[in-house]
Amino acid sequence: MPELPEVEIVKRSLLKTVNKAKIIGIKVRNKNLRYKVPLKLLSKIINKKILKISRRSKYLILHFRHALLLVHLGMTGKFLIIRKKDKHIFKTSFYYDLNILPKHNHIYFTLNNNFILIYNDVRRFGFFKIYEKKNIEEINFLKKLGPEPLSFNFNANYFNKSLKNKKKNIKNLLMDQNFVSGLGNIYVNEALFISKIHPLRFCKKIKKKEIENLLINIKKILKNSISKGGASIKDFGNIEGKKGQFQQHFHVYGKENEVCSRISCRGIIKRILISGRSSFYCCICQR
DNA sequence: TTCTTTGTTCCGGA
DNA sequence: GTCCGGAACAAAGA
Repeated sequence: MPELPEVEIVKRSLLKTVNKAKIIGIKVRNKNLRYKVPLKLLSKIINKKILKISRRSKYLILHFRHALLLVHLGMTGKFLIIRKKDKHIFKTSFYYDLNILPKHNHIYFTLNNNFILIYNDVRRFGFFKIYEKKNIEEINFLKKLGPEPLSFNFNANYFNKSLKNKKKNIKNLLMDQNFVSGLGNIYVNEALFISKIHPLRFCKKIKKKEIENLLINIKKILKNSISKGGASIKDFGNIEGKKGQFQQHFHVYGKENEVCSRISCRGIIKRILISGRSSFYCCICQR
């Protein structure tokens, strides 16, 4: 489940391997992703050079002359990069060990630098969109997004101001991409645990001090995860097929009925649904 | 067969 | 009009 840190890792891997390369061929084996892959538009980036690769929230953006390729990895989307001469790699146990099956390879990009970039997506909730001669700010998927959580714009002043008229709970606020963009279920659960805030607390009732602390913790957790190569629970493998290490650092996510990891706390981790999403918290130290 | 997982959109109620 | 949350949707595996 790629959230901001995982997408950032993918972006960095792509920068190292395919940035500045020219796409010389595209083969779509299955166009039925979250949205139909736009075959006609996709053909417009053939023989074009990847000029730049950027990330906004959980979206990847590949920049071409007169075109932008917007990619969302959904739940299980991943990029694999292999050398052309290593095509046989899918017959080896290497990818099977990482739980990457070639039958879920949906799109192949052949590049002029001897690499093949493969989009693999088990659940097929990811998507590709092409925009011609469009400013990034005009892209529907991006224009309503809130600030990047690691940016200066996501600060205590903004946070407190946004809280004032909110009637919802803190978990739903952090999940709202129009408030802050890039956090998903895992990092929201973890940040609230570290900050000792119950996920159902109403925004308005959270003290300024707690907000400042939460803000710092969100940034800390994201940076830490990026430095560890991202999380890789079940579905996320980074581009070279290695797994990130951050999942070893989860405190509450997926830990229902386990004892709280805080040394002095004997609380049990509870799981409840909030807006239909699994939410994990310690029944003692999160208030 | 049912449940789970994600982000987004749509819709009804407050 | 705005805010909020529930439902639906996409697909596949346990």
